[in-house]
Amino acid sequence: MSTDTTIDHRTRVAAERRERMRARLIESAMLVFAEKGVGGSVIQEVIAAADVSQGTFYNYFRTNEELLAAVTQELNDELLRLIEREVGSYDDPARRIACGVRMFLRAAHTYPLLARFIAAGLHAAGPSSLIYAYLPVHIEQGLASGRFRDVTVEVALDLIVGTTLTTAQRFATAAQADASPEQAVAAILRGIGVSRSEAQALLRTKLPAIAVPADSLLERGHARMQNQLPPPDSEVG
Amino acid sequence: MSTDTTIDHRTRVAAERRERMRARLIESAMLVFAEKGVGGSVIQEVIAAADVSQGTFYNYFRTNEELLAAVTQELNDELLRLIEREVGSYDDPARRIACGVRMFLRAAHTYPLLARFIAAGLHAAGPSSLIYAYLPVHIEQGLASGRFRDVTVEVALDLIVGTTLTTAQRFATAAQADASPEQAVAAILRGIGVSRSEAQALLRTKLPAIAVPADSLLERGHARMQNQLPPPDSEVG
Amino acid sequence: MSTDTTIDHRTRVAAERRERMRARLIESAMLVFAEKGVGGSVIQEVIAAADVSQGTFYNYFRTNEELLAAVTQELNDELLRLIEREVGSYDDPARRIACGVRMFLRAAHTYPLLARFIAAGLHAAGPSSLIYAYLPVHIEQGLASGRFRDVTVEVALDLIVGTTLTTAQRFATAAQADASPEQAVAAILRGIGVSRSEAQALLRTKLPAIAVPADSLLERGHARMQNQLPPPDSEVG
Amino acid sequence: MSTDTTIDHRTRVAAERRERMRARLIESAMLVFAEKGVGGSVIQEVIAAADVSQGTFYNYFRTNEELLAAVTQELNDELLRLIEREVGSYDDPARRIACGVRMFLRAAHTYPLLARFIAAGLHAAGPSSLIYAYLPVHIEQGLASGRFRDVTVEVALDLIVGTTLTTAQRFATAAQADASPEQAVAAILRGIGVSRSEAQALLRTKLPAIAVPADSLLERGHARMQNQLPPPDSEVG
DNA sequence: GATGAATGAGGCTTCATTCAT
DNA sequence: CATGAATGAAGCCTCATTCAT
Repeated sequence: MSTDTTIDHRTRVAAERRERMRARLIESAMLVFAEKGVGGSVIQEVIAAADVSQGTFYNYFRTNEELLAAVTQELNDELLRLIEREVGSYDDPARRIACGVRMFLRAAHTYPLLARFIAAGLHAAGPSSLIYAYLPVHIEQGLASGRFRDVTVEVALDLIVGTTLTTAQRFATAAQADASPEQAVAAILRGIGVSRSEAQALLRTKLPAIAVPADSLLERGHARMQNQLPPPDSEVG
Repeated sequence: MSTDTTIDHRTRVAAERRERMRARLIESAMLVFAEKGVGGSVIQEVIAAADVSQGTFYNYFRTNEELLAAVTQELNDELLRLIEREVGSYDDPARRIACGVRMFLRAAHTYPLLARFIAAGLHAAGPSSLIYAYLPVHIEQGLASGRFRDVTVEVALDLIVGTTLTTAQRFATAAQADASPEQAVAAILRGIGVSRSEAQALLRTKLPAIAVPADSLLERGHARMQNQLPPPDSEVG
Repeated sequence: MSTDTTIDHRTRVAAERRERMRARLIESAMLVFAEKGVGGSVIQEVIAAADVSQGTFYNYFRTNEELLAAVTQELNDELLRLIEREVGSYDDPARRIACGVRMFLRAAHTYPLLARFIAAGLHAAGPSSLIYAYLPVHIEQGLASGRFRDVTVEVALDLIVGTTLTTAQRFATAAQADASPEQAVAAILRGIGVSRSEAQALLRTKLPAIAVPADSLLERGHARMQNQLPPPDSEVG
Repeated sequence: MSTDTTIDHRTRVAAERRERMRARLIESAMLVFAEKGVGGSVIQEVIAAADVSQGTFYNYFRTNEELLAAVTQELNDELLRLIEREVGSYDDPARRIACGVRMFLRAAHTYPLLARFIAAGLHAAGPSSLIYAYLPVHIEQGLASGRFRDVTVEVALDLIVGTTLTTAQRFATAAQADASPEQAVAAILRGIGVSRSEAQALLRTKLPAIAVPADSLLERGHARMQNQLPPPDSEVG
């Protein structure tokens, strides 16, 4: 085996290991944030949840905020990209938003971890979130095509985001989990100028099954939360 | 002067002093929370802002949470009672909600301190807030009278509260302060089933001037924030 | 008792307590520096030696360096002022330096703590030391009056300070303590241009007994080092 | 090619590589010590300066102290051996010391790195230094031959070493670099009993040009400090 | 009731050292 | 022999809380 190949191999293996460790820390951090909120002493809990040493943590994240930002972005991006991939092909902006919000709320319902994370740090979904990359485009198209009316982009954003997150929050705290999000979505649609009947019609469309990959952050965190699994890769002697 | 009278006098004076000190601490805490968020090192900042000693603080509040709860409740109650006093006399539940939300958003606009406090601890407005005492009643009446439709009380609550708080948050962060909240209120109304034209009509009603007392928490905090005033009662030698 | 008197009293008592605690910390720090050197983890040892909590330490010194500076200055000032008070009255600059260096070396011999402190942080005696306030004046006067010659102020300073500190260091490390410093002082004097015979003569003058106050830093530290005394003011239950 | 030869060759090449790596680490360490002092976080800086991995470092040095000792000894030995080779041939012990100290101070002046290293860890030049192998011999010979007088070996050592190092230190910190060391050397000579006129005469002798090899530690470190050179042997891809 | 020095648990961060690759 | 991720002991520092005055 040539030296070059060896070095390449080493480099690749090392990079992969690094990536796995980073994912492991982010996964653990998501669980902790969901449980303890975004303030306060997180690092100790995270390293316990990830079963790594203090030093290792600091090889990946320097501060609390850096960690929170990483989790938020990773989680957001993952979910929003999934949703956008589904609804992006629809012609009707109203249908895109209707289905997108429904999918988001369904995810928050399916994965209590997500709902709790939202409830813990509502404002963490800052302007870096992909939501502010995707949503305004849909809104603008809806306004241009006359599907939406009587709102500015800002008002529509506040209405959609505020209502959706507050509803998701309810899933985290409310005792009954029977909440069907369709009513909330209908209200949102009416708010941005869709007629009652059309709003109803949009909600009757079958929602495509959201395909959350088994190795996604959401699934892995969910599995760990449910089963009290140890962190991955941890060899038990 | 009889002994009884003296004791009464003393007791009364002492109680007044206690009340003033408590108000001073809450006022300072509001400023600190608005600036630093609900997490983090609060007490030290609060006692510095109130210019009292550490020990004194603990004569009034036992913990962080107790303090936050006191500020939240005091601020909420004060503002919501003011609003409720105005709108409570209206016959039309839709008008009550329309004007109430407008007044709230106007206050958040007039008092950046309030907007920042909301942005800092959005979730602090927990279920103990008077909002959950007042709003559901109006919603139920609106549903019963047919003013609202196609929503449950929960959906209406999430829509109104989520949108209102998100809009208020925008005031704290957005550069432009031109935000006219009327559009947001119209969208909310449409969302809960009010027709477009009626929503427009409701927003054309003149908003009663909200009468925030000069000695209210909001006014005192606002004045201090603007003028960098020292805490009240501080005698300068 | 009037309020004013009470407040005055309280203030005074508090200030005195603060001063005592500061002295206690500096005293402990001197012992630790002498033993462990000026680098490395000092704070933990100091608080142990002073028998106070970590928090208390940070009420008085923010960093390692601040502490070292305080100890160095306090010790230096104390000793050098004592010496200067004695020799300052002499007419002859050569005698001032001869006796001053002898007194310094005698102190380093009498108080091994001092010698060790010097050995631990030779360079700690930075330019803020009083030595650079007193010595140059004497040197200049000696040059002006013709007592010294063939040297600049800088060269004389380096010769005196370098030789004195190196000799003091020897006391800290050498097994035999018989070192009589007079030979070193004579060599210094010759180096700065005093003739052999006059150097000898200067060393025959009787050295005034240095009067180190019993409550001086040097004496207190010495006593504690010798007797393994606990820190002062510590009440034993 | 015989197997033996191959093995020999491999062994020799390996030994040479080892030696180069060791030199590289020591060179980097010298720069770091000169800049950061002998306390504090050294290893991380050294491996960064040498551009090697953590693990590699521990193939060569086990601890901090081992590294410092290696640098100190290497540097000292190199310089003192150079000086001793020059002055060792002189008959007159006074001339040996006069020229030796002059050469040392000239080196400290030429190589600020050396001056800083001395200033950083003055006491690092412990008793293992070659100075304590060479100097006492010269002093004893000078005393025996009557060139020096009125001093013991210890006093002469303290005077010479203390003054020389303090003067060298001045080069590291003083703004003006004009310092001509000859005055200091004259003062040292007078201190150990050489007459004024002879001291002057000794300083008028031309100083042999010190021949610091281009591949010496001092030269390599100096070059790197001046030119911000990367460590040697680093292949750039 | 007010004060502020003292406390110490608890979190944060570094860095020398190890070890599998 | 080189690499660099992982380790965890050890230090640093803050800050909520207590308590003698």
